[in-house]
Amino acid sequence: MQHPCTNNTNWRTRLVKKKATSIIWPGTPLPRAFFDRVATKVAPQLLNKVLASEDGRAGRIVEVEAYLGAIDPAAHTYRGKTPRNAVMFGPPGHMYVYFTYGMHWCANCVSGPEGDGCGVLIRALEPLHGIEQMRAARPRVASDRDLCRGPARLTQAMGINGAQNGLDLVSAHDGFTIVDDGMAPPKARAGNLRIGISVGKDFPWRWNVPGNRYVSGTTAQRR
DNA sequence: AATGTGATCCTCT
DNA sequence: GAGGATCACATTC
Repeated sequence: MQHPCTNNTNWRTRLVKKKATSIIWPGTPLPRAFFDRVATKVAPQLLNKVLASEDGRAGRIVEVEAYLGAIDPAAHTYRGKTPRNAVMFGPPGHMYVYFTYGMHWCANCVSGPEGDGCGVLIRALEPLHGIEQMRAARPRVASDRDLCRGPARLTQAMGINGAQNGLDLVSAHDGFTIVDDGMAPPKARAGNLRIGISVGKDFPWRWNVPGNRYVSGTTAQRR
């Protein structure tokens, strides 16, 4: 059966209804215009920003990957709009959450003009706040280093799943948002090759915070 | 640190 | 019906 939140026509009306009290982490919400640029420009600028939940969990974004719609064979949107990827074709600044490998959820923020199907996959967070809740959400993990070190790990730690598909990360009224707490992105540097894909491997569209111990992948993949 | 394997089910062809 | 924007654990170096 199709997950209700991936239903093309209903995804907007099926969002979490509860009114946000406040997003705990202090910082400035990113403006809509921040996301309204090509994903390869947005992605590295997203490093060192903070993904925060209204329930108190928050983590600094230390690794991202860009996916560029119609020109990118590794993008879910490469072959056009489907119920699953509909959110990515929607307005920038929303969260596209997908299910993969039969058991994992991953989160992107839609970036670029509406209709282009582009986005940025959040690949790793440095836990900042609500760490006890993250541990509770991932009871089998021994080291705090592994709480959010990987795209499916961080969604589990933050409590993100299909129910959050389509949330508006800009409004700060949907329970999750991305804020700027004053830390600048790392100095510009060339992107790494992307991980975990079978096509489109040649595009250097993965960026991380150099030297940060919460970045995913092997040493060779981190550089 | 690198490699191999099993888990598990949705999505589109 | 095939494969996937992955993780956890075991093994080996």
